Amino acid sequence: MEEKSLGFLENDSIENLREKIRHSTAHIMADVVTKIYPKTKLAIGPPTKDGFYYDFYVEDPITEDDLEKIEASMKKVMKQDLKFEYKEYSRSEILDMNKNEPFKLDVIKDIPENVPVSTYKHGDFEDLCGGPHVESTGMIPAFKLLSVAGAYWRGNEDQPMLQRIYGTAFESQEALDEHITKIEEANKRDHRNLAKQLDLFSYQDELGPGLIVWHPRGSKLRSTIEDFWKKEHIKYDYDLIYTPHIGKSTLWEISGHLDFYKENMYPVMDMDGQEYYLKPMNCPFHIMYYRNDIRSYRDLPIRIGELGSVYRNERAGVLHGLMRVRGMTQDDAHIFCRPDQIENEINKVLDLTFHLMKTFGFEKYEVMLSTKPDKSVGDISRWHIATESLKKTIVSRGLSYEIDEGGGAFYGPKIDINIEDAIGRLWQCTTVQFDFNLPERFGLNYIGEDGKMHQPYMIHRALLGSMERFIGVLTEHYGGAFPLWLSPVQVMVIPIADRHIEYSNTIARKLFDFDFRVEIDTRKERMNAKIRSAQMSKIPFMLIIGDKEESTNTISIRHRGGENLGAMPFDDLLNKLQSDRDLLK
RNA sequence: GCCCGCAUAGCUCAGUGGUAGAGCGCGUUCUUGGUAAGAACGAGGUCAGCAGUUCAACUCUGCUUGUGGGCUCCA
Repeated sequence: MEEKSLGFLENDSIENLREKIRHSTAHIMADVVTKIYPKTKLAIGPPTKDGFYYDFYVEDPITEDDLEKIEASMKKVMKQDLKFEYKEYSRSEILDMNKNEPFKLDVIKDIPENVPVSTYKHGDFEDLCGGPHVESTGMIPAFKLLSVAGAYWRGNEDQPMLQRIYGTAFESQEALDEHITKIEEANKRDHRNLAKQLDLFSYQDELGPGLIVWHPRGSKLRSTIEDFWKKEHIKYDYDLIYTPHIGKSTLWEISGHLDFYKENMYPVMDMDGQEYYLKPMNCPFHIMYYRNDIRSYRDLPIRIGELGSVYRNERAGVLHGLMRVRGMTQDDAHIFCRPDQIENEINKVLDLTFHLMKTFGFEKYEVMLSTKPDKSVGDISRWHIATESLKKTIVSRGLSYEIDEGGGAFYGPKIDINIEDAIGRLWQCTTVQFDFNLPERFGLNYIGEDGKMHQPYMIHRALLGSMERFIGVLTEHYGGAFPLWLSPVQVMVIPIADRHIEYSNTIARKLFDFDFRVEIDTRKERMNAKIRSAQMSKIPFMLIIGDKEESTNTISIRHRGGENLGAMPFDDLLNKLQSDRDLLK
C-alpha cells in the first residue's frame, strides 16, 4: 500500500480515528449503492465496534456476489479523493432535501426542533449526518465488505425489512489483515466445527431442530462438568433434587406460564383427559418441593438445585449450535430465604459462581445489574431491598458493573454475568434473579419467629446457564484443546506393534483404576499415524509403548503440544498425570 | 417469525440440461513401524424431500425441510 500522509489529527485516539474512517466508508458505500441500484432508499449507516454497516431499502435483494462490484466502485470514489463537506440546513430545507427518503424523514422527525441539522457531502452524494468524517474519500487506508443481512428498520419487526451490508475499515492494511485473521481464528474455534472434529455431539434432521445428540466423547465432557457441579453445590450447602419433564396444566396455570410464556412452550399433550405440558422452566417443580412441607424460619435458607432439562420453542431463526437450542439442561437452583439472609445468600451465589468459572478457566467478567421495569409485580419495598442487596454485594467485592435501568424482569431485579473467553468475546451464562411473582402465585410461606406467616424471598439462579451453551463456550474458549481434567479422552495409549498391545492394556487398566479416561489405539497403523489422529482429536497425553518400554518397564509420554517427555516408570507417569489433572481444582 | 445464501459419499468439498468425482474416513491385503499421514485394491450416493418445466433435471422453477449470515426475540 502506498504511503501517504493521511492528515489525521495527531491527538485522535485510535478509536476516534477508526470511527471516522468507518463512518466515512459507510457513506462511500451508500453513495455507490444508490448509483448501482437507483431505486434504493437510504436508512442509516453507523460505525460499530468492529466495522460499520449501512441499511438500504432496495427492490431486488443485494447478495454477497454483489459485494465485489460495490467494493470496486467504492475504490473509484476513494481514488477521486473527494472532500467530505459539512453543511448545516434549516429544518424545512432538510425535509425538502429528503422528501423521497422516507427513512431519513423518520430520523429527522426525532431530531429536536432547535438543533441544527447537518449533512456531509462528498461528490454529489449528500447524507444526513452528524459526523465526524475524515477529510476526503482518499483517506480510507483499508476496507472490506464482509456480508449482507436482513435487518428491520429501527430493529422493529413490524417495520419494513431492509438489506444491511456489513463491512469494516482500518487505519492501515496491516490492521485490517489482523482483523481478518482474527475472524478466521474465531471461525476455527467454532464449536460446531470442533464438535465434528472431536466427535462431541450432533443434531439431525429427523430429530428436529435445536435438539442435541450427545456423542460418547461429548457426554464424557458433559458428565465431568456435571459431576464437578454437583460436588461443588453440595459443598456450598445445596440440596439436589430430580423433577419430571412434564407437568399438568394446573401447575402452569398457577405459575402463570400459560398466560405469559405459552408461545415458548411446546404444545399441549393430552393424557386421559388431562392436559400436560413439557417444562420450559424448573421453578414450579422446585416450588412443589418447598410447598410439600410447612417451613419454619429455622429451615431457611433452603437451596434446591437440579440439572433440569427444559424445552422451549425458540423461534427457528435464532437456533445456533449449542448456543441456542430448544432442549437444554439448566444448572438451575432456587433459594428460599428470609429478608435478613438475602445478602449472605447473594454473596454465597457469587462465591460459587466465581469459584466455578475460575476452575473452568475464565478470569474476566462483566457484571450487569438490571433494575425494576415500569411494568412489574411485587411490593416496592421488596424491590428496593433486593436491588440494594445485589448492588451492595457487587460493590463489596470490588466488581465493576453496569446498571441496566428498568432492564429487570417484571418479577424481580437480577444480576447477569458475562464471561470473557480466550479471544475476548463475552458470553452471558450466569444469571441471578429475584422472583416476587411465584412465591405470591403459589402462596409460599414460612412461620416466622413471631409465629406468623411470612412470604420467603425467592432467588432463581443458573451459574453455567445451560450445559449446552456452557459447553459451547468452553469449546470455543479452549479451541477444543480442553485442560486435562475436562478432556473427554485424557490419555491415548499407542502400542507401536501388535506385540505391545498386552503391555499397553495393563498400563491402560492401571490408569483406568485411577479414574483416568484412557483409550488404546490398536489399529493396524504405524505409530506416526496413531499419534497424528490423537493429535487431531486434541487428546492431552499419548503414551508410546514399544520394545524399549516393555524391556525397561517404562512408558514414553508425549504431550499434544508436541513435547516428547521421555520414558518413565508407571509411578512417575501416574504422579505427573495426577498433578496435572488437579492443577486447577 | 422475517431477509438473503446454502444443501452432492460418514466428513471436507469439486462438478455438468444427456442418470456423478476428489481427499480424508471405512473394508480387505501387504507392511510391525520410534514421536503429526506406509502402500495397493475395494465398498459406499434416489445429488435433502415433494411438485412443475423439458424428449431428458443432480443441474432450471416453485413449495417443504434442514442449515449458515443477520434482524427480532431471549421468563
